[in-house]
Amino acid sequence: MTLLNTPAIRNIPEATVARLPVYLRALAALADQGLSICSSNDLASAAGVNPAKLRKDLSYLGSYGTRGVGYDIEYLRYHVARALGQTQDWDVVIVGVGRLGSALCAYNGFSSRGIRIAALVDSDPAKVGTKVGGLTVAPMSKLRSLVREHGVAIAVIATPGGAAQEVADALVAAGITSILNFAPAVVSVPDDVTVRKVDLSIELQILAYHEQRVRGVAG
Amino acid sequence: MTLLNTPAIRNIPEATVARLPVYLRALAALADQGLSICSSNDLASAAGVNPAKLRKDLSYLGSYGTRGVGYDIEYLRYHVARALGQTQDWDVVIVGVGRLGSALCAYNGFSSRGIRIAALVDSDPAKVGTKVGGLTVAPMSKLRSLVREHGVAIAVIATPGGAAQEVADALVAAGITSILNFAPAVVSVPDDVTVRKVDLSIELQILAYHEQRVRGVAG
DNA sequence: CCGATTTGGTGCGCACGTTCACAAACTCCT
DNA sequence: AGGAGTTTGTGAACGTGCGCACCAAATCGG
Repeated sequence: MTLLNTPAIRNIPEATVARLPVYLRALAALADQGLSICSSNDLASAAGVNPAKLRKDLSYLGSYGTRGVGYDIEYLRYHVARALGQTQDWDVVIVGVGRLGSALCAYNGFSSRGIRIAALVDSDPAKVGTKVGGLTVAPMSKLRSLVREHGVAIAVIATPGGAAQEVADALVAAGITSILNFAPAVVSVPDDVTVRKVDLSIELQILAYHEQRVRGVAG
Repeated sequence: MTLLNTPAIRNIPEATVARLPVYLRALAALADQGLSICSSNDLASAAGVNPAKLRKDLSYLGSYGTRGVGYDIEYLRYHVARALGQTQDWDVVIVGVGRLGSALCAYNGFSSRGIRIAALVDSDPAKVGTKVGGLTVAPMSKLRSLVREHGVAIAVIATPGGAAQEVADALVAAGITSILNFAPAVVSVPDDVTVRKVDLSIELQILAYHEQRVRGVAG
């Protein structure tokens, strides 16, 4: 009934999931320093969070520390990576090979984190067939077959805002169930599809708001 | 005592501030459709949120709607933009002119949202002096004078992770008080400096986690 | 073998954010 | 003018997440 080796993979709070990759990176940094054991204090400061929050987050995955000692870095790394699903590689398709799409292709921080860029797609005929970062840009019409062929579940939208909804519809039709949207537009998808949105100008606008606040107090 | 024209500019919840730019963009889209009035339902669906949440969010800025009628789009636009500090332009300096930094330079969604890229800085001597998007790349040594000259308060870190902390220290020393960090690293800054972090691979890892969850249920 | 110390795990109270439901206010029609 | 229909604004309930503080377990030293 209860599998001791695969504890509670379920019910990890969303806020915790968002921090797990940070912990993973902090663990990698500590390992690079030659350490093999670390306390929750060490790891928390490397990850920039409260030690209590760190321990509570890790407790959702199971009990992988040793009281009085700390955490075995490699052991914990394995289990955090496992919880995030990094025991396998995830193939990703990028739609839109403009400057941002090209920058994403060239980013070399993906492969070490279980992310593999499997295909590039663009609607511009002038871009189709060109090579970007070792991959040949395919037309939108090939989307469905590419997704099926590589078993792609995750897609990135890096198009202008006006094309985002149309692209999202095509992705859903092709069988994609997770979308990372860089386009400055709200896209609506069925309930069984997850969308995360990253908007560069919104982030700057939020910072500007805070700047304005302190300016207002100052003068 | 109470200025009726500048209501409660203070005490807007953080979650609401993060949504205001989305509302602003939705308002712009509705205006482009030739509309001059919209209900909270219209605006909420354009912004992809719950109507009740939208109304509560807007209520933090003041009462800019008319019961029984809806919101005057241009009037509301002005007041949301004002709350976000878009009555003035904000100069931004980008540190790191790699592929991501270049992509940011070329992004034309900034200028219409009160964001102006004022300067580019890079530590690579081979890049210093080259022109990217109409701006000449300056060396790190010019950072302080550039910040002072343009009155820059907001900076973007688009360097590799290893350089992020060093760059952040230099930015703080130059007088920057808001930082948008794209580098895959945790940077620590004094309490009076705001840092927002955008991490491309973390977003994909979160999506991979959710994919893994549904996969686990399926098989 | 025992106690002092270190360190992970967790229950509980607080604060924040979200949602609901309703009162207030405006328009329109008769 | 007045009532019916809309739509905003907001008080209150609910749920989630965060952080403190305490408990449990393992190590070290004598």
